[in-house]
Amino acid sequence: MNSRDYIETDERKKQIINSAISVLTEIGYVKTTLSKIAQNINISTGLISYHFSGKEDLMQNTLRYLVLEERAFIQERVEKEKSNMNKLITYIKASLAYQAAYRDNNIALLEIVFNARTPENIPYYLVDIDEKDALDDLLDEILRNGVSAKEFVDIDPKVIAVIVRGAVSGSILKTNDELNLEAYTEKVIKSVKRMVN
Amino acid sequence: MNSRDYIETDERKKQIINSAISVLTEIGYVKTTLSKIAQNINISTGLISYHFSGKEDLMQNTLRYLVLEERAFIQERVEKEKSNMNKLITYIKASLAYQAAYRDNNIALLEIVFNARTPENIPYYLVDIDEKDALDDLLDEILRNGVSAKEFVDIDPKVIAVIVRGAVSGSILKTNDELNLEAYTEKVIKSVKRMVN
Amino acid sequence: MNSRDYIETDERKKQIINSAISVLTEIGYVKTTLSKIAQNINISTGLISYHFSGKEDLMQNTLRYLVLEERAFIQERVEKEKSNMNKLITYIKASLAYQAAYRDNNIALLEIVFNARTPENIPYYLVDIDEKDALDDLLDEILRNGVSAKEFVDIDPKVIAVIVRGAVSGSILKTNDELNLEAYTEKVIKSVKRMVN
Amino acid sequence: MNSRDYIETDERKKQIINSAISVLTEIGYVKTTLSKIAQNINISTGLISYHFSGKEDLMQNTLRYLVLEERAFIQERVEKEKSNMNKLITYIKASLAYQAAYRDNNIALLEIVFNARTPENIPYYLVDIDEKDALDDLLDEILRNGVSAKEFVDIDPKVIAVIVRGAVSGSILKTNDELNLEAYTEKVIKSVKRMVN
DNA sequence: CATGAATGAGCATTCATTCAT
DNA sequence: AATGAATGAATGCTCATTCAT
Repeated sequence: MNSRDYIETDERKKQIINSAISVLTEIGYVKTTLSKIAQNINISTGLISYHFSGKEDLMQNTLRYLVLEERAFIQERVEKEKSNMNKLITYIKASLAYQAAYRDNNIALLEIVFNARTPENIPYYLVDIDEKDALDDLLDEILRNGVSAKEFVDIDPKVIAVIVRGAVSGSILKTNDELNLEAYTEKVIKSVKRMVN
Repeated sequence: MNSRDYIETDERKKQIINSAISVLTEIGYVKTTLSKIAQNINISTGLISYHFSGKEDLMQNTLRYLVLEERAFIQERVEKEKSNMNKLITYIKASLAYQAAYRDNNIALLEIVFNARTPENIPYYLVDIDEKDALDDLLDEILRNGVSAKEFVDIDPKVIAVIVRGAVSGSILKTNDELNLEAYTEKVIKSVKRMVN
Repeated sequence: MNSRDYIETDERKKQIINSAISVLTEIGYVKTTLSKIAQNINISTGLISYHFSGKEDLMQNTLRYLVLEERAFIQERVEKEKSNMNKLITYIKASLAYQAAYRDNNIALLEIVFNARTPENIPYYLVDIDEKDALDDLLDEILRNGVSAKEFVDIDPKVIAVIVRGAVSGSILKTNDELNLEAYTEKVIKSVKRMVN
Repeated sequence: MNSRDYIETDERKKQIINSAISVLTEIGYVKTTLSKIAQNINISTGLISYHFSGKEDLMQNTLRYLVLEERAFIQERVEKEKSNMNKLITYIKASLAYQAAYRDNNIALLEIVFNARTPENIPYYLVDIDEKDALDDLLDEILRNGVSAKEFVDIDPKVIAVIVRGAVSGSILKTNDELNLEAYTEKVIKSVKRMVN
């Protein structure tokens, strides 16, 4: 950048968040520094401090962005379905499809969730924070409604939710070569059906 | 420590690893430093460098210790069972019991797995490393044997393994107040039974 | 420094190099540290790292600066002379005069040359590096030309060069009180004349 | 060393000094540490501290050893000669021969002389110390006697001594491939003869 | 809005030295 | 005479943040 390029705050913030995502994915939270995020898009480190109140603030905003993206992707598909069973199946399909299609986003999200901590020093992965819960809420609702409507057998929605979320998260760690995505998706759905039917 | 306390290498190493676990649990990987680990047990930072070749080496040894502890706990209980179904049930029970009983160990393990990287910069959570796989192997074996012996229906052991591991890991994030351990255990077992029967 | 003093990069770099020279002269290479160089001019250690990529880089830049200073001083005087004999005499005079006038520079240069090593771990004093050879080249040329032009007897320029450089370097070690500079200069010139005539 | 080997102080000291020489030659003064010197001969670092009062003391003893070795070599040859001219020629021949034959010793000596400092912080290369002057004294004497006996023309012995010493030291830096030792020796002797005749 | 010079705290690591055994 | 556990100070370096321009 030889002649200074001034761009609007909102756009600059998005640009910085995207840079953060790509740096997080590439080198991980520990080695991610503000100056690397800045270099990556040819801006000065100071500019990040100008737009975000600190590293923590940037990470929180990045996390929020990532969760909203993922939720939008899944929710859009789930809402098209009528029955709770189809919603549940679609939830699983969409979740796994998202993980495969936006792998970088998921890595970045993991890096933040398992590293960032609240000001009170509680890790994000142990605390209920708005940024994280959007997806759990959606699943919880499907399961609760399914049980109420007797579409599902009498299961504890919370427990099933944990299991389903685990099956989804687990895929990231394994769906390289060991597990083929489509086959994995089918098998998970089959197993989940057995649990709720 | 004004007058020096000399203890044997092996004992000192264990002491340092235990200090690392408690510091990791308390403040997380990012903020964990050698000097904090040292202060925690009133030794000099240099002594850690004397016993471990560096921070990475200490973290790797800590991870190995944690995994071996957990596996010993679970394996001991699983081996007492005869049928693969009982082994599976016991695996789940023991896993959840361990997570509840040694919460610090599990937090520390998570902190390392989601932060440490191989020299080639690949995160531990994406790569197969000896330190990590001991537990997956045990579960895989139970499931494979169960399928071979027709104790379980024709499921893909790898997929079920991911689901079960997910249900176990997920408990850490939720079994505070929301989920009661014993109830959670029962419900997970019930659901898993439905999947494999 | 309570209120920050901002100065331009080039000036700051010169300032740091000069501080390095004075610290090297005072306490020697081994004890010279970045923080002492920084304290000496009331700046933070980090600022040195900001301007130079590391201690090695600073030392190399300091060496280059010292050699260029010395060569400029000598070359300026040598170039005014026509005959190779007068050039040779002037080379010796100027070299010895420089050593006396800028003693600190010469001590600093010695400290670097006899301590710094290439990345392949070869000492500067055993290897041909651009930073060092500028002065040798000048002398070599005078001697070669003098032999070609039959101004000098048939000597090996390389050997005479080593002897002359030795006589110059040796002066640093002795011209305190034992040897008076002017007398020493005259005597060296007389002896060198005998060698080349 | 599994079973402790006790050896006598004097022999142990020699062994440590020889280890110091080889380590100094290989990695240079700056990177030479007591533990590397110890490892090199499979003893503990503490043992060096037991035999020498500190790093400085070890370096001083190593320097003394090196200078005495060199002087013995040269003196032995010089003493066989009768005339001062032959003594001078032999001095040069022996000096250069020694440098070629015991290159490691000379590198180590340079490393110490240009790095070690007296407790008053004066570099060895700027100060008159017994350890160093033995060789200068020998040369001075030859030159003084030669002048007194009218074997040499009326030169200043001190100045010629500096030049001769410079020609010798300079050889270390150049006699790799550029300068062939024997040819170099002949040429230096020829030039020195012209100076004193 | 944007830069980049500057700070200061903190970190992993190295090292000479001490000392109980 | 010899070891090796242990210290504590020091070092080069990194980094989030500040701020004059």
